[in-house]
Amino acid sequence: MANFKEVNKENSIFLYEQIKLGIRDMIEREEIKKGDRLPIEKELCDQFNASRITVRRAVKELESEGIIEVIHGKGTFVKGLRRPIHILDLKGFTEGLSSSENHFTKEVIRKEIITADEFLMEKFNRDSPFEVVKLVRVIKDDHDVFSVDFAYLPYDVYPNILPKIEDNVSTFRIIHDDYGVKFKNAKKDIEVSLPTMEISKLFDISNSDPVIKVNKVINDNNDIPVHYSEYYLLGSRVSFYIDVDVEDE
Amino acid sequence: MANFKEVNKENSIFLYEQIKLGIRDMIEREEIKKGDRLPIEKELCDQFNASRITVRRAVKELESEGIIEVIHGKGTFVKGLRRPIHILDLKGFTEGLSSSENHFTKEVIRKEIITADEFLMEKFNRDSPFEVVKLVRVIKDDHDVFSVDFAYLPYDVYPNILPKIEDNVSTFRIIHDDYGVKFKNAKKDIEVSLPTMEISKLFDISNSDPVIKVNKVINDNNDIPVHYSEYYLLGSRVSFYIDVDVEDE
DNA sequence: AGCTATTTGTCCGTATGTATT
DNA sequence: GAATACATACGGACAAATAGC
Repeated sequence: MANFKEVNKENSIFLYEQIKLGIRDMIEREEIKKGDRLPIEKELCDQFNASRITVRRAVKELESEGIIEVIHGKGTFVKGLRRPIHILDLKGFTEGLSSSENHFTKEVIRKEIITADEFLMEKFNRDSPFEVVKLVRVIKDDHDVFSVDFAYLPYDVYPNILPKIEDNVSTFRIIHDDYGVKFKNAKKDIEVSLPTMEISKLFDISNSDPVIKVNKVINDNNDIPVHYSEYYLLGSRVSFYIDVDVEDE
Repeated sequence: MANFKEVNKENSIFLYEQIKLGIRDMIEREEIKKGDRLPIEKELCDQFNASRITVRRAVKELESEGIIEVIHGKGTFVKGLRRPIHILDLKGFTEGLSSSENHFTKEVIRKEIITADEFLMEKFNRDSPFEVVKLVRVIKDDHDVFSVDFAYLPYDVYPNILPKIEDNVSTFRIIHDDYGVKFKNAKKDIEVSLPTMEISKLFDISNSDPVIKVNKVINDNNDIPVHYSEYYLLGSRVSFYIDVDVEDE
């Protein structure tokens, strides 16, 4: 039987917070794994020595965090913990994720050459139209869509790149190895919103599941933009972290 | 009358995307201001020379971005653009926001001394209980709650700090000026989720409005944690940005 | 309480272009 | 090439919510 952290009634923390910690702890230690069903509410009540109301509150809050999913009539299932992403690991996409526990697959769902519109002209800091390779890719984590990526590469910087782009290859490696382009700096914008229809379909989520949209422009050694991308992450599946040195005189 | 960007039918971009840009542009240039009502759907159709379905799609997507709000029977209203926050401006709360256009009010809604539980003991890197000042504050932006902040300050580091904490004062200034504590570095964790009941009440939002939760530990010059806070931001009201230097050998 | 006008919400059918089979 | 499906886009009709009288 599942071995939950013991709950202490004398503790000042609310009981439902303690239950949340207990369940989260189980998932962190992989005593319950992704896809597994949690014990039914009755069992949770017994294990935590709490009422059904209290257990349900804990479960509901964990669901709103996105780490478990309650399916009416079926049970409560573990969706998995958030993947920590370092904000400064601005390389890719999969690159920012630790490669050891990497059961990701990268899938190219569209690649085409388009003419830059005003929006892209501004992003690439150019004032006349030019050709751009547009890529749409999804990254899956065990069959679940983890990220959707719209990337734009100026064709004059990367001639004949199209055939090189395949499933499960890193565009950054191609850019670096085949074209000798070196990245100097990047500017990122991160915002949170509800998904558009297009995005909710690609992720196969409901339109009330928050998504994180990251816009990124990468400049080369001459401060010329050589990569623009917009990628989406499932809000419930990631967390960002960063260490900051404070200049406090 | 509102002067929208012209829409070009020959353009390759979808009509609804062009309408989105047109409306967003109006808001960015402050031709329609926060709280104002947008032209009714019929007028938008005329101005963009599009059908109601197309206009409605544009409006709906802008609503899911959070910059406008559609109210049945009343109209569509501008909620305002996102406030850009620099990820490294990890000081406060209001500190990170440009002070020029700052109609923020900071309100202390709870201040008390509690005994640290296991969770706080871990955050402050101590192994025995100690007293902590717990603060709950809200920041309002023109009467709308913009941020909710739970801050924890070890009482032994800041003796008798409680009376100093008032509405619209910066705790960072107190810490720095009155206690001489200098910040060396901070660790931030950012995640996105749907609000718990408590948070949705404080923000006065529905439980399907995404919120951003930031956990921050600040260390002093001796690498001792001297400030821990959890604060929430409305996902639809902020964007984060950062410039990164890439070490690309 | 009506009543009416305004405005958004939902649904219908249709046409067109683009993929996919 | 034909058949199918899908997304964009148009026009119309009615329902539902809001506000003012």
